[in-house]
Amino acid sequence: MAGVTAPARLDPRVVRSRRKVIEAATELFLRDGYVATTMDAIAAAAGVSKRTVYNNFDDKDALFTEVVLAASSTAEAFIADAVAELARPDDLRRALATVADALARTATSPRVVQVRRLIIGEALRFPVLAAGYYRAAPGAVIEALAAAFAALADQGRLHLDDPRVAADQFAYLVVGSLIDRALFDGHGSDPDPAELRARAAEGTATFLARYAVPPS
Amino acid sequence: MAGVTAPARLDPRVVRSRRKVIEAATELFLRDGYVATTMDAIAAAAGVSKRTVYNNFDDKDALFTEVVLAASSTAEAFIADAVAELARPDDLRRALATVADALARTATSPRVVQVRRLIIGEALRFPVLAAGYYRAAPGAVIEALAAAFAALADQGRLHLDDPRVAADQFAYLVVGSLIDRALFDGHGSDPDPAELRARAAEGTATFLARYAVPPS
DNA sequence: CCTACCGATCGGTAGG
DNA sequence: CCTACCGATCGGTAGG
Repeated sequence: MAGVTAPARLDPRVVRSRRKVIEAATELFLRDGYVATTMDAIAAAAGVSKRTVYNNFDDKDALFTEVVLAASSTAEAFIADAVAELARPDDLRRALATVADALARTATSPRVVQVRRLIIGEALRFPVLAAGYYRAAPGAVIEALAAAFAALADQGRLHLDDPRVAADQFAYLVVGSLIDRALFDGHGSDPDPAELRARAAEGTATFLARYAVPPS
Repeated sequence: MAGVTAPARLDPRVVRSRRKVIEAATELFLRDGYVATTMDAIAAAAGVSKRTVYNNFDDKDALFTEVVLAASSTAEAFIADAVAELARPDDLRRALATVADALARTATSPRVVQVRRLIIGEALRFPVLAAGYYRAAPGAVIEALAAAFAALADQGRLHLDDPRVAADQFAYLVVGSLIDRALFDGHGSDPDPAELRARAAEGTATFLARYAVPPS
């Protein structure tokens, strides 16, 4: 089209090369870590020149930040599902077990585990970024669970004093052990779905042993 | 001295320089990570030549392995104390709370947190080493707790089917949330002792809500 | 044990 | 004329 020039940011070539750089950088940072990933390797994997990488990102730090922030999105989908599941459920135990199972599967997925490894390993180098990821992902999950538990307590369906403590306990009862083992398992063994379900059920049982409203 | 040469391994100069290299390497690996730590920097921090470093360790990987394995010892002290505490206690709840508090303090200590960050961040590069650390530290703690809980169940003081599940739940009820937050907190904020005690007490309460033997 | 040095590669930028 | 992009290379530094 002639006349008024479209903004450079919307040039389809720019959009495409920028996206390819982010995809390549994500793959390499997750696999090799921050220091061992070179800008040359990112450019090569993206199929662009290094100049193009630097046209889109000020420096390596800025590209790393972009990659990590984009990786926080997994938590959002889980939170939306969990909140819906816990809103006035017919069967509370069943709803909690469903949320626990989703949490176990999400938290042990190879992608999420590797994102955690990358950020934890760079927490001293990028403290602000690490804190931001915590707030946007695991922290946001705990907050959402705490809000849901507080609502259930208001409905008289849970008996608890501190929703935050209850949310922490529920989450780490279910996934604490699974996450810890996954983080140290560099061979990336697939978690056994049956074990995930068992841990979800056991965690739910212990949670309800403390917080269920006693039958009156 | 003349005559039969003493084994090089026992030469006090060798012992001393080897120890200085390990100390310097530990400090730098923990602070900067594997890739960003250079052999030159280690030699300089240890006050020896780079040649001396390579006289004691085949390569960077071997030195890293030595440093990480030496860091597994924190768990041993905790395990010995916990096993003693849980052997036929007068007050079970009190004994569990004491173990929980010790676990919370150990797991959130800056040194342990930084060792975890280092190994987790390098789990893909050193999968065997990461698995070895898991087995020797967090895994060994869980095993010790499971054995103690099984003994308490045999004594009729806990009611449980699977000691391993119970041990996982106890440990991560108490420290799961604390460890996760600490790992992502690159600013190294000191954990609040009062919060550690509160989490230990809350975790113990939830654990006993499920596993305490009902008063008959 | 040190100085010196290797093949290679780093993050970032030049000119065209 | 613009934006996007290239081949080539900068000064320094890596593990060994």
